[in-house]
Amino acid sequence: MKLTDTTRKFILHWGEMGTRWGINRSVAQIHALLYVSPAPLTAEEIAETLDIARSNVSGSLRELQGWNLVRTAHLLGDRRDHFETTKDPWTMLRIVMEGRRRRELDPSVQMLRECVAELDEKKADEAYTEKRLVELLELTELAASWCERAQKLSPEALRRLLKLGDKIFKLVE
Amino acid sequence: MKLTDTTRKFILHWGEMGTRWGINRSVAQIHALLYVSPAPLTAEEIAETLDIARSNVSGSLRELQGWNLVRTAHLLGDRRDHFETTKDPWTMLRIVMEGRRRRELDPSVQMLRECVAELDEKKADEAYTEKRLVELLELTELAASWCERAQKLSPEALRRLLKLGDKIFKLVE
DNA sequence: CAGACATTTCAGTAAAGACTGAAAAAACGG
DNA sequence: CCGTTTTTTCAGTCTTTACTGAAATGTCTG
Repeated sequence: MKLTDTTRKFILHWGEMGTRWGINRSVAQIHALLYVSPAPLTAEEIAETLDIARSNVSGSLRELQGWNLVRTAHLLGDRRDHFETTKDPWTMLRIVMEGRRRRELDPSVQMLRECVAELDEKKADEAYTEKRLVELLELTELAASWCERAQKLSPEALRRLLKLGDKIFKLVE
Repeated sequence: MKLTDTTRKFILHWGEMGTRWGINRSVAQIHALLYVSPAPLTAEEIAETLDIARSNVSGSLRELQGWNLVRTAHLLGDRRDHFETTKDPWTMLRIVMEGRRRRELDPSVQMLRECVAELDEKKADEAYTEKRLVELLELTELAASWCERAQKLSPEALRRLLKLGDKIFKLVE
């Protein structure tokens, strides 16, 4: 598979953005490639196209599958795995929010609750710190619940929600 | 400055979360420390408390200032800089969203527009890729505009918005 | 079940990123 | 201005993370 200049530009940028959000560059690049590929690709093709080692592709695909962003497809008469990704950005957003919640928000909520509980017992001169953590806990819990709810929306509903922007913001101004 | 077990736990966790979101661990730890500190701290104090090099603190503080999350405060009779952070999580959220928009969303919007324009000219067999990029562009633009609008809300309004969760989600179901 | 093809594992290597300490620069007071 | 204190810069080092290629494992077919 040969990349055009434009596609290469997209893939490289996506990889770069990945690193800024804590995603491994190769993982993000593979995701970008699959996203614009009209047909599912084999690991071999991915490795050649992006010029990275076959084994690296294997691990990265596994990670993407862990995020539920990539799945295998099979062609009759070919026993190699072919990989494809979700093509709808709204579904992608939903999946990523859910993953982030599970991996980062939920553990943070738990940690903050523990910290608050510990400070509560002491009743010491830590009232200030406790107040800070309680406030942060509120925000973290709300963020987690948004992710959870978004998870349950259809892609179309999520899109409608984001497009409702102006009206929603006026509600609270 | 001596850390209690609970505070240390919070700071370490926050540092860890930072790395998962593409933030340097020391930077996130310093931010966490300032967040729970009742009074502004000098770079020296931060270095001692977290046991990291003075120069590392210097650079990390500069980065936090670049995010507008930290500013200097001065005490009469002391010419050292003292550093403090925003104490309100809602303001923090606003600031972080704005920073992410500027650094990541806006450049991505620009890149996607360029890519779409390039593919448009060709009119070639790249229709599929173009469609994918147009859809992704829509989402990225919407995300950027949400960040922009959130930026303009007061912390209280932003809090109200997030707390409106259930009602908002019902609107689009 | 043998042979071919496909995938994963893993130990070693390479690259990136973070951190340090020494030295330079800047800021301030007398 | 000079000496002192504080901050920043930067080259080198260290740590972590990512990546590779060879070998092992797994899977399918005839």
